[in-house]
Amino acid sequence: MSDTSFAYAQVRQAISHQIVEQKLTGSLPSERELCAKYDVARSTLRQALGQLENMGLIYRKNRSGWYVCPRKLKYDPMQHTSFLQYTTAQGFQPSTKLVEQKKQKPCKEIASALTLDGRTSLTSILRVRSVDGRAVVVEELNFSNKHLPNIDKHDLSLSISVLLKNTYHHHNVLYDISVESCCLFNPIAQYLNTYDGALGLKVTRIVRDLDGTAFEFDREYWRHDALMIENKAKLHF
Amino acid sequence: MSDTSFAYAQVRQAISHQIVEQKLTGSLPSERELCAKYDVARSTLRQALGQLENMGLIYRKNRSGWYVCPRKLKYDPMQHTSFLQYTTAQGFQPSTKLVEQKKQKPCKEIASALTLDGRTSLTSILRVRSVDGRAVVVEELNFSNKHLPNIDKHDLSLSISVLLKNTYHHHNVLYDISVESCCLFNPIAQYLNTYDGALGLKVTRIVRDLDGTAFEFDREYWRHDALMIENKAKLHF
DNA sequence: GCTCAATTTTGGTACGGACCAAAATTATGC
DNA sequence: GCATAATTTTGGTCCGTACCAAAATTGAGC
Repeated sequence: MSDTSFAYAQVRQAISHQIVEQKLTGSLPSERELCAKYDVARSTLRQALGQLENMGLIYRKNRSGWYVCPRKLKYDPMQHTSFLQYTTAQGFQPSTKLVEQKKQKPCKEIASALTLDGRTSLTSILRVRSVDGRAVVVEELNFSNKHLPNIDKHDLSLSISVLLKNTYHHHNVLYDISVESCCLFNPIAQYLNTYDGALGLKVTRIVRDLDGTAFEFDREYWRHDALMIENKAKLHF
Repeated sequence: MSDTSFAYAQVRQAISHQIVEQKLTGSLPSERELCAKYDVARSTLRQALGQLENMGLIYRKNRSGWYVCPRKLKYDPMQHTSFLQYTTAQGFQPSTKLVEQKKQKPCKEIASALTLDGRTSLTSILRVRSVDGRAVVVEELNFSNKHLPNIDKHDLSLSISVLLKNTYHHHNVLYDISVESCCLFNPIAQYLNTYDGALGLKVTRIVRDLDGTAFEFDREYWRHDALMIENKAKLHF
């Protein structure tokens, strides 16, 4: 399947085997132990561990150790099922923590996407969502005050889709989603208990009403190893 | 925005600045030159370059050097526009190379997804697609011979959607797509002119007819830095 | 000018050592 | 028992060196 000519590839292979065969669960032995076991230098071992991390097989807790990744969460950004709903349906214990709420001016990207000038204000919230006690995504939600009057007066720690539906009567909306590979930097990396420069997946969402007027701009920063994006659609050639 | 306390973060910051300001285009100076410029060891420099690579800002050609990434291709796996079409629409020069075509038995995953037993045969093709001369994705397409009789008798280097439409009259199909972060190993890494263990994005597609019967199973291995997934949908709460 | 061999440059792999900060553990004092 | 302090373990950062294979460049010969 893959190269085994190099030391790091052999170590990677050996550990990945143990993980997929479930002979290795929970935490890995310390790096120095693994160095001794596979008879490689620490830098070589860390090269192997880094690739296993990229594969989504293991992750690290800062200065504590390496751990086998739990199974990935399946997530459909196009579906409007709530986080609570789709996580519990997959047998996870979800939790959400509202980190920050503020009213601010839009950045360039948001102003352009929501066709706002620089003076219009946004209501922004930042929240961290976890499954089984492991932080997996940082969400930054931005609502246009112009299109959603007094949105900042509501309790945004509750369900936002309910708020949009009941208060603003947005029953039908258009979604523009984009997904790309990214790096997670501080402070976002810290919220996810990972390191500055860790690998992530960035999901961007623009929400519009049926006229095409955009009123919400979201950025989601996911742990790359926590997420599998799924999507079903009917196609017409 | 991000940590600058460490040497590798400072180097990363400095180079990323130069790139986004377009003061650095084409190829980067050699690693040893950069070491001298930023006064760091080569391992530290390579840590910074690795993160810039994860950010999708730079990539490497084997033993040749580091290069600034071209802009990303926008791709909607749910849309059935052809590769030719959406690449040229974005100003890229696409090309496709059929690497291999064979008739084989399905692996476990495919047999399960297409609800085939181990004896049913698949017609599989492997192709590499490039934009502007840069290989960006390896596609492995698997067609069920049972559901698409004599598919192996056709020229599969031509447009497959046209074939499905005209010969097999599949005008409406269902798509199950999944996207996740992955590692690219040989031989796929080699087709993409990258290294064993490089970062990638894996797109899996199951195609069904309107009865829900699956007849095609595809795996796409993308360079992580070449791709931005985009998707539009109409939602109903 | 062109071809092909020799040379240099380049990144890729691998080693070893060193120091640090934070986490985890152990020992201490009450 | 329990909170607290001291100690050990752990990964995180950083350095320097060495050697190799492949790519890129240079040089020799025609």
